[in-house]
Amino acid sequence: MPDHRYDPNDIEPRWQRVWADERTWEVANPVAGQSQAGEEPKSYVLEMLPYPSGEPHIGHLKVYSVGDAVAHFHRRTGRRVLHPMGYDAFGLPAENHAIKTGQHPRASTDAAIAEFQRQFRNWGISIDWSREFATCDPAYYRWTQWIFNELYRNGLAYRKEAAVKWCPNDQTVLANEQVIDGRCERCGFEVEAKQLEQWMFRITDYADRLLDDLDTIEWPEHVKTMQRNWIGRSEGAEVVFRCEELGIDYPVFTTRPDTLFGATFFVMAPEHPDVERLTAGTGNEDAVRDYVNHALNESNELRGAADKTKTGVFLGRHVVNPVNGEAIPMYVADYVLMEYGTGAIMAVPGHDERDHAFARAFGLPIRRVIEGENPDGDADGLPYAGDGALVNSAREFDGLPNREALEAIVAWLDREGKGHASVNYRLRDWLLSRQRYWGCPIPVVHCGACGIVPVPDDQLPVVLPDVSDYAPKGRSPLAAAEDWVNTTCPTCGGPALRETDTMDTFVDSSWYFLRYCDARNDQAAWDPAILHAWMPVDQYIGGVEHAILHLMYARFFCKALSDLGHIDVQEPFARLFTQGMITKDGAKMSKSRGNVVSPREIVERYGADTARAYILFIGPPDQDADWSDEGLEGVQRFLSRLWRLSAEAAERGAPGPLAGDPAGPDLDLVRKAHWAIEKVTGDLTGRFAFNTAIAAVMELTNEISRLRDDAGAAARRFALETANSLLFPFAPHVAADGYHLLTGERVWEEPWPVADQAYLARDTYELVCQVNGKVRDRVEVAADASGDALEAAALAAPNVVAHVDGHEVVKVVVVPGKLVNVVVR
RNA sequence: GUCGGAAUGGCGGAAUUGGUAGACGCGCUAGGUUGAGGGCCUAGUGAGGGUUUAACCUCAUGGGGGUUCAAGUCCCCCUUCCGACACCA
Repeated sequence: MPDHRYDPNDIEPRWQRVWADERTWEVANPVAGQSQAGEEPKSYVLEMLPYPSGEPHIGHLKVYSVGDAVAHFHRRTGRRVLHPMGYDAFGLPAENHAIKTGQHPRASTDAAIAEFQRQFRNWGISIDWSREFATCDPAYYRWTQWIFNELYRNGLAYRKEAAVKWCPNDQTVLANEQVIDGRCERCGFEVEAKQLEQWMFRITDYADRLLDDLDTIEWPEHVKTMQRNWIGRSEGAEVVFRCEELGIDYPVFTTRPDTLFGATFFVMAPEHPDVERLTAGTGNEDAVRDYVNHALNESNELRGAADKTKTGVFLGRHVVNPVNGEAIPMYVADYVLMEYGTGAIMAVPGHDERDHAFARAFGLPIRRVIEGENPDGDADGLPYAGDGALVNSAREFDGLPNREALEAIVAWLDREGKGHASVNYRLRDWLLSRQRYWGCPIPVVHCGACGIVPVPDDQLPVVLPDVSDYAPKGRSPLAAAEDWVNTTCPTCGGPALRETDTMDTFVDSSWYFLRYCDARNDQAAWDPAILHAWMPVDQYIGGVEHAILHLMYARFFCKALSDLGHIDVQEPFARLFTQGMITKDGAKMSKSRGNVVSPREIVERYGADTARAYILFIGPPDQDADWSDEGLEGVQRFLSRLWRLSAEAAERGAPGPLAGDPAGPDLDLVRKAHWAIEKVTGDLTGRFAFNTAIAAVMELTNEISRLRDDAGAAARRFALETANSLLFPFAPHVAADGYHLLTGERVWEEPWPVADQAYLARDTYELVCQVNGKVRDRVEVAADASGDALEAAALAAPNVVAHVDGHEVVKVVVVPGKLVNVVVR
């Protein structure tokens, strides 16, 4: 027998070439007018698109190993699978690299994309490459701009002055994630707040639908919870407090209108536009101005510290509490946020912890208006946030349970025109402007005569111009491209200036899954009929770090585009799977820690099959897992053994077909094969139990190896074919090779094996015999034995007899197929 | 602080519905093959007790209570770790 050595460096490129040459994983789109009837059901399997930077890391290997296993399983169980790939190619890292080196971001991005492609092909991921694109391709962002126009035309994109984070040294606006501890991540300067006109998407219009439709999708519960918290719907009331001195009404939002009689002061956010005007002429101007300036310059982290002592300044004005006519003092304090509610609150120190702390610091009155226990034993038991009957309120409300009082008070406010029931959200509109170069240009011109004019659809794309200097200078680097900036107004033909801000890269990734469906369409973003055929994504897979932003934005786009009649799905991702992180030595991999595992090195050394199968075998894919080279080698041993067994069997030539009724070792082996089919199929059907599925193939392989000399050639060959067939989704090259050696066939063209129930059923089984819940014996019984027979068999088992002896049998519990429990006293 | 998730041998993990705890892999031990090493093959491997070998017994799923004939699994309390949000009125 010649030496059979498993050599992934031979096997893997060979099959990769076949798949590339034959374009095995490409799927055609449905053709208009042709009936879809009788066709196999579709399955759209998608992993979150990668941001190409440098080369892929181990997290990429994991997400695509998981997705590819799903895609292969779906294909072989009779579905038409769309499994595309692209690149989220606009973004800051490439731009920062350009600032440092002067290299065009396009160049470094293209280089990274080429490396990602090369490695994805080396990993043998079954991608439909005919649909590939990068979000920085003009042929793609042309349609990003079209979507922007559609949203703008329908009032879902608008301009608004908004506070942004500004680095005074780099002279640029920063993204939130570029601000670390209130400082610019690049130069360390303290970040300032700055008011700028910014483009926004009106995602808040969709708050309720984004919340309600979570019930219609199969996502991990914790991701839904995070989205619900992020949307932050709270029910309450808007109550109007009037400043008589200036004749201005100030509505506030409260979830506790039942505590309205306990409001003893009123607080505004430092950003509130009326602060200055309110203070004018009170003598408090300087103190208030100092406080506001200080508050505005303080970092969010510092300002938001929960244990921070309350600060604030009296505005010198009063507002009237609408329920009792009481004039209460107005303060400005940084614990009130301009972004939430109306930027002003009624303060109820008796029943709100924060208001209580403020009142204590400023010596303001604290009034109890809800009865309640005093669990902390504080002198007055305040603040008390629980339920109870109203006290110290109006006669008509005192004594009412507070939840009833809440409704009664809101009804009263409504009648008096001083307030109404109201719903408030934590979710804010999506600020999409970035004063950055490497992003999708916002397709708008500013015309002196016509104002803001979107670039007409037939003039798209607005192509990102080349510039020589990417360094930020207080405005977008695009402003320096004068030939580009100076243009004519599409409406009046007069001179106009292009918008120089670019879009947040989350815009690019909010619709890429739609483009995959019809990626080469140059007449439209997509053909609605084709989109209808593929959407929604049946299985979306990615990191939980995108649980909020990306997934919320994509859902919003879907709903908006659906309202505008462009698509007919409400939710983009019917099922979501979030994979856990791979750590090394218990810690997140990072260059600074020096614990990075490079997929390229691993694949070069062990082969893609070993790397992929190991990552799936290491543990449940939704959990974090620690990388171990020893574990990796264990998986390679397994692949190597299965391949060697396959090669040896193939060499011996084809045996005859499996005899009708295998017996002895043949039967054992055939049974084990059917058991493995059942197990792997179950583990992949609606579950992601790759680790136990691979373990089942290992068990089958162990059995083949164990019975190598006892079982007949036909049974062995059947078991080997089955093992390779089942292994294919996890280690496609070696499984394809083993299967081909054995059968001459292509395993990916074979239907998924189906377990023969006749081989799963056993004539007898081992009955567990317990006495008082403890296992005392095991006896072999007939599969169809009656309950009485099982009870008799158990009571006759030697070690049961020994334990029952001298006791009275009180009860016998019989669970057919499992056990008998004899209860004795 | 609030909301989630988790805790099982020396290690990663399995146990899908309350029904044999520890599948599979790593590691380790012994033996075989080999000039040696590696590789490969075989057997063993939760802890403790027990016998000549067996049998067998006790304990064991972070800790404590409970429900049940039966609990890793269900309920209550506690500890630890991880994640998200964090003055959201």
